[in-house]
Amino acid sequence: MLPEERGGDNAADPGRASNFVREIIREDLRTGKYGGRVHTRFPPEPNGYLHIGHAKSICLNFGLAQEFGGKCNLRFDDTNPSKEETEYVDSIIRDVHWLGFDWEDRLFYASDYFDQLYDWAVLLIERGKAFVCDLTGDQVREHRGTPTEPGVNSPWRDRSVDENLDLFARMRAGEFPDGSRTLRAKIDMASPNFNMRDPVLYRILRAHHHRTGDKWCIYPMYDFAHGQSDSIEGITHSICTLEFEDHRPLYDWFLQNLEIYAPRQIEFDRLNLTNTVLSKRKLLTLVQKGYVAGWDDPRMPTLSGMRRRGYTPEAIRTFCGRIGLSKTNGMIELGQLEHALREDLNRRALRVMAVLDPVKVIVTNYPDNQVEEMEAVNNPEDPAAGTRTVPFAKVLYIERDDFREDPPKQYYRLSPGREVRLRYAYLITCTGVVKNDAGEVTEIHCTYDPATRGGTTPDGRKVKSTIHWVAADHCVGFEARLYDNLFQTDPSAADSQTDFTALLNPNSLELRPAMGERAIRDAALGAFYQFERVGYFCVDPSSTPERPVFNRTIGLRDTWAKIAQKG
RNA sequence: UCCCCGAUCGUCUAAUGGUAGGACAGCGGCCUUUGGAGCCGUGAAUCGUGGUUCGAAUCCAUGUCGGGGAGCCA
Repeated sequence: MLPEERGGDNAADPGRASNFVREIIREDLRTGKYGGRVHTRFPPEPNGYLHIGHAKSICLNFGLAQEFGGKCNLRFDDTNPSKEETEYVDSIIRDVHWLGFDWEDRLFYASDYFDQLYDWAVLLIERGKAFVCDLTGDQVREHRGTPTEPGVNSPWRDRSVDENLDLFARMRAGEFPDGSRTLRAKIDMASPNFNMRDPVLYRILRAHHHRTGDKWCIYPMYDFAHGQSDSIEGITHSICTLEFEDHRPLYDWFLQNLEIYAPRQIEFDRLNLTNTVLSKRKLLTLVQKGYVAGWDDPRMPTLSGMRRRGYTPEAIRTFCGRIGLSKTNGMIELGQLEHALREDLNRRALRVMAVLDPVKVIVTNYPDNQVEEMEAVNNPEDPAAGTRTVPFAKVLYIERDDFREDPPKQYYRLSPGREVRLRYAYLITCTGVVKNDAGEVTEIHCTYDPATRGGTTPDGRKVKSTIHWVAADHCVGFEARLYDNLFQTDPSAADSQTDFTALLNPNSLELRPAMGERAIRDAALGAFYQFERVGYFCVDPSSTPERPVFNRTIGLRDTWAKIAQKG
C-alpha cells in the first residue's frame, strides 16, 4: 500500500469508511455464508420518538444494505404493549422516511409473529427445553443468584411436558392472573451469564396492544421475539447496540434449539453526544415537565425536533457516516454534527439579508424619496440560484453590533469617521450619531459615495468591512427564534445523581422581532436560508404570511466573536 | 466480588505483523463585496509492564482504567 492510500476510503468517501461491521459482511460475502445476501433491519420499539442516536443505527442498517445491494426492513419491536402507541409508530415511519430511507413493502411488526412465536414456544416445551414456572417475580429474582453465586432451579422446572403444555395453553386462554406464571427456558441456572439462567419467554399481561388489541394476554419477551423475528425475515446481519452483547448466547440458543435459520447478531457502540441527552426517560421528562414545547421542539435532539430546527437529512447522514463505528463507548463532540450541518447548508441555503437587532442609519446625502433596486447574489456557492434585487433608500437598519462609537482594536465595522461597505449597495462613511437621554445611539448618520453603486470601488480603494442592511420602508417584519444549547453545562459529563434539569440553559430560546429584506416573504416551509453574516434559518411550521416566524438553525462561524473574547 | 466487552492525537476514527493516516476542534497564514465560504500550513496519539518476532498499535500474559450485566423492559 502506498503511503497516500493509508487514509483509506475514509477521506475520499466518509460515508464508506472502513469499519468492523463492514469487514464482517465482506467476509461473509466472500465465504458465501448467506448465499451472497445482505439483509438488515432497523428494529425500534414504538415507545418514543426517534433521536439522533437512532439515526446512527438507521444509517448503518439501511446504508449497509444499499452499499452491498441488499435489503433493509423496518420492523417494530412491539412486544411490550404497556409502553407502545400508534403515535410513536407514525412518527418513526415519518422520521425514517425523512432521513431518506425506504423499506419498500418490508414494514413489519414483531406482533405479526405472535402466532408463530407461540408455536415455537410449544415446540420448545415438547422438546423439554421450556417449562411453566409458578414463581412470583420476587421469587424468580431470589432464585436467580448473584454475580458470584449460581442460581437455584425453580421447583417447577421438572414438570412433565404434558403438564407444561396444558398450563401454557391455559396461560394463553386467560385462566391465570397477570404475573402469576411465566414460561421459562430450561438452560442453566449456574451460567455466569444471567441471560442464560432460565430466562422468561412469556409473561401474562392483560394490556391492550396497539395492533393485536386484546387478542393476547401473554406476550413474548424481547429475547424470545427478536432473533426469531430476524430469522423469519431472513435477516443476515442483526446489528444492535453493545448492551445486547450478553444476550447473544441466548439469541443463538433459541435459533439452535428451534432448528431454524440463524442470522448473526453484531453489536456496535451507541451514539453519545456532548451537550445532549439521548435517554428516552430524560427526553420524556423535558417534554412532560414543559422544559421544551414538545417532541419536535427545535432544541430537542429528536429527528422531528432537528427537522423543525432546520437540520437537513443529508447533514445527518454525512455525520453518521463520518463518526465511524466501533465498540468503544465514545463521546462525539457536538461540533462534529454542527460542522456537517454548516457544510450542507452552505451549499444549499439561499442568501438573504435580515437585521435581528436593528439601529437606524440615515444616509444624509441620499435623495429623500429615492429607491434603488440593488442586485444581489442568491447563493455564491451555486450560480444557478441566480440573483434578486434588494431595495435601497435613505433610511436603513443595520445590526446594532455592527456599529461602535469607540471601536476596540481589530474591530473594523462602522464607527465615526470610518467607511464600510453596505453589501451590494454603497460605501458609506459615518459622520455622527444621535443619542437618547439614556445615552443610547438611536440614529447613525452617514454619507454615501454615489460612485460605489453595487459596492464596487472604481478607484480601487479597500474597506475592511462589509455589513448587511435593510431599507426601513421596504422590509418585512418577522419573529426570529434564536436557539442555543438546551444545556449550559454538559449533561453527558455529569455524574448520574445530578438532576439533569438543573443543567438546563435558561436562555436556550430567545425571541427577537426582526426585519428582513422583501425576499423572505416568499420563504417556503422546508427551504433553507442564510441570513448573511448571521446564521442559517428556516421557516417554522407556525409561520404565516401575516406573521412570519424563522428558526435559527445554527449561527455562522463567528471569527470576530473569538477575537473579541480573547481581547 | 463474578461474567462479558473495550482502550490510538483534545474528540471520533484508520492502519488486519512492515513509514501511526484522516476528520472535527485548536493554532498560524492567504484570499474575500458575508470577520461566511474556500485554500495553505502547523502542533497533537498507540494505557502500564513483561514476552513472542528481524520487526508489535496489531499476537500472548499480566496489571490498570472505562462500559455493560442479577426486568415478568427493549
